Amino acid sequence: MRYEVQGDLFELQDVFDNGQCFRWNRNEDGSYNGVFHNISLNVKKSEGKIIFEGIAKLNQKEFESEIVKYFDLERDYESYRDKLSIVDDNLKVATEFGKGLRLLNQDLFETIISYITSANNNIPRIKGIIHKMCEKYGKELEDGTHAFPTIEELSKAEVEDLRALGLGFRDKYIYKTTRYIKENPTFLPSLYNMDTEKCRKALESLEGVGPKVADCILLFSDLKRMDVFPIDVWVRRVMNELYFHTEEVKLSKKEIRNMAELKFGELQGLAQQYLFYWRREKE
DNA sequence: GTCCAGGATCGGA
DNA sequence: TCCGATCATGGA
Repeated sequence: MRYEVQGDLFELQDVFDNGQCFRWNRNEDGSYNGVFHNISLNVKKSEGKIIFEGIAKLNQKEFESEIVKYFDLERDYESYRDKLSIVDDNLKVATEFGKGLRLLNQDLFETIISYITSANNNIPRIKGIIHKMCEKYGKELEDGTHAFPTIEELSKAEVEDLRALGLGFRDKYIYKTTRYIKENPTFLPSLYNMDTEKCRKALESLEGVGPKVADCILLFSDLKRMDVFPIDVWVRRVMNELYFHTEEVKLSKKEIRNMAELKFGELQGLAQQYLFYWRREKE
């Protein structure tokens, strides 16, 4: 299956390597391969087009609408960049750097498990663990890749099985959270109808989900809330450098959040991602 | 050997 | 409400 869109809708590297996703890998020819929703996809740029080629048990129309949704193609990121770039010179630089960035609408369960895995961990290792998790528990697709495990599939894993993937102390969190979601089938669907505050609290009731992970789930899944501000070491670092000019250990999350609200308002989640990506690539 | 990574949880002040 | 200790793992 194949689908083409205009080439200026996004840049591959800015989308896949900004830290929001863990299942996309760059090939030698500069294209990327990844899997979402039982779709195994290759994405490349050629002659001013973005070309999606993949394997999926869908008709053409469904295939296209899955891509439009996942890559958030209906949102106008150019207008977002315009709004943020006039905030100050910092955002002008960061949005220019990450010009081709988009926030994916990733599967909610996958995003929850992935970001529980991310706690006190680094991105290459997170990717490795999730890869192994998919290989072991996810359904194999026609081309030999694996889908992310469903709730049912992952709930078959025992704690020690999860530990064997390299999850460390996060094994219990994933075990308990998966079982809770399995035993409460209305939990995930109900999140879509909540305002952001309620939704965050509901997510934080899950084992292994604290404030930072909850914000990432809200921002990077198909819940897609922009009015959140995930704070990790990099965001703390960049916010300190740009807006506080003080010892970063002294800054409370409250202070950073208040500053983000003040500066970026309802687009603070997106602003956070431009800043994170810019600061991290600069290192 | 130490330090670090898209932190959360727990117990105690 | 807010601290500090603790929690696995692997790469630098």
